[in-house]
Amino acid sequence: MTTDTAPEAFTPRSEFIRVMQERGYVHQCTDLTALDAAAAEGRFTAYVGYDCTADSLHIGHLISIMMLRWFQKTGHRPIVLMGGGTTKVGDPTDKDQQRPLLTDAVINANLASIRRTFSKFLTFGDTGGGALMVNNADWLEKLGYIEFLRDYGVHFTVNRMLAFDSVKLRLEREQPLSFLEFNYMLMQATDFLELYRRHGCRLQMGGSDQWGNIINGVELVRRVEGKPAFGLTTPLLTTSSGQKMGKTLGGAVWLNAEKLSPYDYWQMWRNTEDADVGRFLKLFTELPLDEIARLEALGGAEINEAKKVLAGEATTLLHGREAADTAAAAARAAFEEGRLSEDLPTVEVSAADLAGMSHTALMVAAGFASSNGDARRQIAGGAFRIDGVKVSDAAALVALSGPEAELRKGNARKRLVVT
RNA sequence: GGGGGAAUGUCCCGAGUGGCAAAGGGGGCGGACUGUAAAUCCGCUGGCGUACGCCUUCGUAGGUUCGAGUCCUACUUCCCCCA
Repeated sequence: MTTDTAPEAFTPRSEFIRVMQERGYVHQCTDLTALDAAAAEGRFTAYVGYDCTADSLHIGHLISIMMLRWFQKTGHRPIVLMGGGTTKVGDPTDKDQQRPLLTDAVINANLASIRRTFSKFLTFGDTGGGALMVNNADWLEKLGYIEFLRDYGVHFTVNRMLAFDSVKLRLEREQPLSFLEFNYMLMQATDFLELYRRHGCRLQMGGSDQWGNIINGVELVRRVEGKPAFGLTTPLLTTSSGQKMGKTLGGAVWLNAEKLSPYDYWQMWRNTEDADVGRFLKLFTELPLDEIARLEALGGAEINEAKKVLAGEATTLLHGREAADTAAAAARAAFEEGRLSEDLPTVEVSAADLAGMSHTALMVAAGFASSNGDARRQIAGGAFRIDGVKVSDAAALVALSGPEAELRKGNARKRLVVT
């Protein structure tokens, strides 16, 4: 098995691979040269798989979504594979424990919700380069056990399966790996084969943690169909200081607007570390590379301009230009001009409620604290401001000077209270 | 089948002699410094109450004790050794 690791000296012929390389999407590829040649010949089909464990995708998925988007933009046909079937089994990769098994109803609801996000990045359609969304429950659930073993099981040796990191890790850490989970890689491999048969799909892409799973699919297509198939992975996304992305918001960075407002999404990008700006501009915007090079070169505080461009472009892709502009305007007013902005996320409190409300309660209502105790501790630490004035007495009643006021937690988190 | 270990603050790792809301890390949040950055230093990191306080937490269920994460019994899951 060939496992090139992002070869440096290589000039791609296909636009797709060229873009992938230039913008930093390539981590590993089964055979980059051959994939490039194949992609240069004409329309190609590739897929990325997503599970349905949550009702929204998060920032960790974004890199592969962008990859599919570029794939389509460069003339190819992307397939979004929803793991309605595999979600019922659970990927053992990088997990200590078995995932809770979800019901059909939940999986289907999640699937519908996730579909809306994809429609912002891809153009779906049955013709030519139109993107497809398919659910592997469609074929996995029909599979009989004997049939499965005979048709697919013969192609996998346990010897090799045991060598995969996802399995090895569990065994080394002496953590249980159920037989159910052990089968996950077989199921994922059959997905590739099925997509090859149904849609002529010859490439699976994904995060570097999926490498093992992807390899299995590639091998299966090669063995059963005797046709070349490819795998391509992206680097794991971390910030320069080694943190998970989006830590500033304390929690997952969701892509659904109902779970994370466009304003907060914009802020997340705005707070990118200096060292990450160039890399993120390449991965998460579609700005030309020379423009990115210019922005990246900005020194000192000027790099903040580049961060605003990053925030604007990334937010536009997900939530649209209007939402991005509104978020930018809100941030400008609140942070740079120091005035009240109507466009900040708001917290509504009735006048009657506000009359007897303590600072503690207001902070909880604003979503700045998870409990009264948390709010008191935060206030003791000087974290909470109303119209720029630090709140010192947790128990004191809230006294606003007008019908609206700006709430602030820490340096960067702002909300508007409206009575 | 027999013998020996292990499960801790619902983010993770991890100490714990019968008086424990429970050491220490990591992570997260906040303060200072800055540029809504990083690095650094400092503080906080179960719930309720203004407060002496009350409640809920150490795999599950019982028991001993004034008092149990700590002792006993059964069960669950995992690891190791023997067969």
